[in-house]
Amino acid sequence: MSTLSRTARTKAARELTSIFDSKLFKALCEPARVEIMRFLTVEGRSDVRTIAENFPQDASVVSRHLAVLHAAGILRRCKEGRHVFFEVDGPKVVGRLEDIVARFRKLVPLCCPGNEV
Amino acid sequence: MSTLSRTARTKAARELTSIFDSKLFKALCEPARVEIMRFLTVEGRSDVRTIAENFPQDASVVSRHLAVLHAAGILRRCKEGRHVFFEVDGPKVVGRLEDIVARFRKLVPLCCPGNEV
DNA sequence: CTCAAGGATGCACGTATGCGCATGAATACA
DNA sequence: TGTATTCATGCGCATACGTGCATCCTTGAG
Repeated sequence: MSTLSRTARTKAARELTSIFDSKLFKALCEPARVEIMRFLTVEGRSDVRTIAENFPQDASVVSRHLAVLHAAGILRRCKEGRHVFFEVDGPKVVGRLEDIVARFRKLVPLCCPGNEV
Repeated sequence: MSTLSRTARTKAARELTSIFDSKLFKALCEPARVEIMRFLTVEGRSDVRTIAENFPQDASVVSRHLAVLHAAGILRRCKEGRHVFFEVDGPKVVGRLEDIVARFRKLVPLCCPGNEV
């Protein structure tokens, strides 16, 4: 175990919940949503109809997936007239993933003493 | 858009599926499993019974969650007599998260030209 | 002003999954 | 060798969620 006290370890580990219990992970769990991300990566900024035309699911389903990805901070949304355009916010996602890694790395000495990676 | 051809972008973006469609993310989606990770981080290597005693769920449920975390490569499992001990494989998780970030960062120039983070 | 198009939302359905209970397999102890 | 303990697994139940259909709201076109 670590040389830290139990209370210190408990306090530090409490951060695990805020690290992993995020909408980011839940959004990326669904394969259909990852496919939508892939489409937007290839095609770039696109409106809902264009995206939906490239998927077997109903347009309403795609609309819901886009809403989830947007709520998770993965996509940027821009309404222009009747059209709603979405695009992947790459730098933001990279930043959040880096933050997750950095925060989790600090907890490794707790769970795995002698492995301060 | 990128200066790469469509086929080149399509090929590169195909990696998104292998990056995010992993058991790692699915395992970390469930709050109960994250809580088990947190417990193991604080308490260190523990057997199933000890872990289950600290959670409201039935011991069988905890056993299943541990199996999922183990299958995802998050926990290390060690059987000693009747007892089965689990511990967080911190360095391994950090390595996989870093790999995810590194691979996704390479895709940012595709989805967000001019933002090579 | 009327109407069509894009997108979001309510509803119902099927599947997936977390959950608890009961049971079975493996192992230590008397 | 018989019994108790530890853990895993089969089963049924309840909830969450992805999906499709129908509908409503907003907005541009005529």
